[in-house]
Amino acid sequence: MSARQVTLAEVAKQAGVSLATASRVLNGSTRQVSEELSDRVLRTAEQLGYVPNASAQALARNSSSLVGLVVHDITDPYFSCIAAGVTRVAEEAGLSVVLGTTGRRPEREVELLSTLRAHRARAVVLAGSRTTDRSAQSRLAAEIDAFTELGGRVACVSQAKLGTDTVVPGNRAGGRALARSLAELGHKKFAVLGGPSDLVVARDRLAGFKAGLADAGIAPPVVINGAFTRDGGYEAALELLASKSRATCVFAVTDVMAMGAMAALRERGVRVPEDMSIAGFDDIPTLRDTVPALSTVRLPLEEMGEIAAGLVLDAGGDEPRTVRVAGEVVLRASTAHN
Amino acid sequence: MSARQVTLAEVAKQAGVSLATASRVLNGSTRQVSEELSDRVLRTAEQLGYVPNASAQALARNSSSLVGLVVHDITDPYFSCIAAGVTRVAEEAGLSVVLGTTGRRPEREVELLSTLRAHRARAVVLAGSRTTDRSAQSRLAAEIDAFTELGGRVACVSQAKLGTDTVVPGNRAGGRALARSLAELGHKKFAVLGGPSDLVVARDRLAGFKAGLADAGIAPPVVINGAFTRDGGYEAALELLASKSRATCVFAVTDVMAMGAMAALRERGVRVPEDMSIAGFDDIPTLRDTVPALSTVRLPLEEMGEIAAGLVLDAGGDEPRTVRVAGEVVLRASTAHN
DNA sequence: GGAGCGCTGGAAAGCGCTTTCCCGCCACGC
DNA sequence: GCGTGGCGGGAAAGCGCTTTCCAGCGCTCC
Repeated sequence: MSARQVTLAEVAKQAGVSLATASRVLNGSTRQVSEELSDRVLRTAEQLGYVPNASAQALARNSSSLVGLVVHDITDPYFSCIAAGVTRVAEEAGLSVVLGTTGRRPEREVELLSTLRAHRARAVVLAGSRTTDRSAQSRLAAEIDAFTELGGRVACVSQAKLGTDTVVPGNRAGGRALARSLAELGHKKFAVLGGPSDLVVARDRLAGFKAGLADAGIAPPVVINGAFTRDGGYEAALELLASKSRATCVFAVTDVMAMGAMAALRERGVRVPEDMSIAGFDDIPTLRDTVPALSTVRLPLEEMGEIAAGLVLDAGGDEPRTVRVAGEVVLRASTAHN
Repeated sequence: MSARQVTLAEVAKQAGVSLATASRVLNGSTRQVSEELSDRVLRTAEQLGYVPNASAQALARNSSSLVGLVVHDITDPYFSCIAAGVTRVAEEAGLSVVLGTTGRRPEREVELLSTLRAHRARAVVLAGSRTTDRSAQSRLAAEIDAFTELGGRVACVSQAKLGTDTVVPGNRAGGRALARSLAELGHKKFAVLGGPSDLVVARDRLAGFKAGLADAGIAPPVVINGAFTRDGGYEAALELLASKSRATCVFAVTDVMAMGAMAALRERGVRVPEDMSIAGFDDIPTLRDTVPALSTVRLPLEEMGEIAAGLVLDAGGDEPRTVRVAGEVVLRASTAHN
């Protein structure tokens, strides 16, 4: 069992060349090696089934081939889509993605970053949404600094004032545009299932939505906060119904929450969209086949992951770059005229 | 920029102890260190912001803290659920998960395994379903051997005759039980959207389903093959409709395919379940709120991921272990009496 | 009282690779 | 003919850590 690994030294010896030459052949250094030796090395490597030891390489080169990806919950389609984009780009660049999940605990994010630093990951994409908790923010910022000090790059998806490269979805603008579109359908009274009040993404979408309503001269919506999950949407919707609100249209700040909300409405005999219109945000691909089809703001999630990975992988200048990604309002069957 | 990292040597020097002592303090070796020195080391490490270099540790210890996870498509909820289970267990064990996606290309699986071998990952979970392609299988088997030779462990989720630890979902049994349940609803003519004909998972579910129908004395179903995706289900359903089959009940071998199929039926004005009953397989959590609610065979996907990670992480004997996981038929609104 | 033992601390030899530095060789220009 | 420079090859010095081995110390036990 556990046969000793084949080392470069063995390959070199077997091929009758020095360690240096073997190394040069097997990893395209700047130095030339004569075709004869090169061939011999390649052949013996092949024959012995040589695979370089990534740890040793990382150590010697002082840079690894790892890219970090930190998400809250890989089960959430929002994150899995972003993850798909990130992994595609990373794998094309010959890098390996190490996936960390925080379960929405900010301190976990810091831990993961520290682990990634230990691995000397060359870059990290932080896909989780930020909170407004100052102390968590500052600890995270400190970790990010430590990470970049070591020469690693960091990019965030979603709003983040952390001095890193960032992919910023148009949360505010999207919320606003959505509100206007819904107002055009004739709705006058709105409710928002707003997620946790300390989550930047949720706040932005809500703020945008409010602004959009204001644009249309409509009174501010009832806002019900809750968890940023399917169950959060479900609970919030129940609460809304219990509150006897007169709203005819509900905006859930994510599609996933909207799904939960629709389930709650259905259980209570509230028809969508006849009795209540409902809209979400994200346009999760997996959820596009639901009935009634969900009105939402489409975000190119996979592309966002690709962009983030792109930012973080090509060195770029020192200036933190920001790429804005627009959301597009998509009205479907879950919202009706009023 | 890129301030040199803090090394163990610096910590040791600063604390006025030897490298050996510092190392022993900072990673719980078997050796005792006096409280005084230990404290001093801990304090200076803290103060300097020391983070061990994982590559160096891996090299010196000849074992890394990486666990591989190979899936076809992280966007597919089937895989993201399994991934959640694997990452949870791995992170609890203090290990990092490196995620690889194959895009359903068998050769990519081999590449990823080789990369993982380069990283000396201590274990790998292969979550993608196997094909019946002999040559791909044998190349994969060779890679797996090479990997285990180095002392790494491998576990597969789903059927696999590769001599590794395996988590085997009850695909056959589940398909069979589902067929019986549907037969009890009074259906006499069935169709199956069977996925790719060379995918073991798909074949098993289909075979089980056929057996179940046979148990109930019902004629074999029409089988339409297609891609193992939402679109595959959509296309297959269209094909089914075009074929003028008399089937009153369709079994799609995955929930995701069933979603696609339902979309196709809806577009063609076929009502579910009034005109056509439909059932899936997996019971994807994200899809549970769809209307009509999908009848399916529930698999504890996250738990399967946890089990696989568990198998692969606790050393175990040499005997490849197999854990069987039963599917449970869940009849919901998408299937009606006939 | 000395041999033997257990215990703590340090020196140093690796782990497998990259890369610098040096050496010998050849082609070239004066 | 000799200095120069370029080029292909090898020796060896690390990269940051772990771990073996040894030294020294304070005990206990004949």
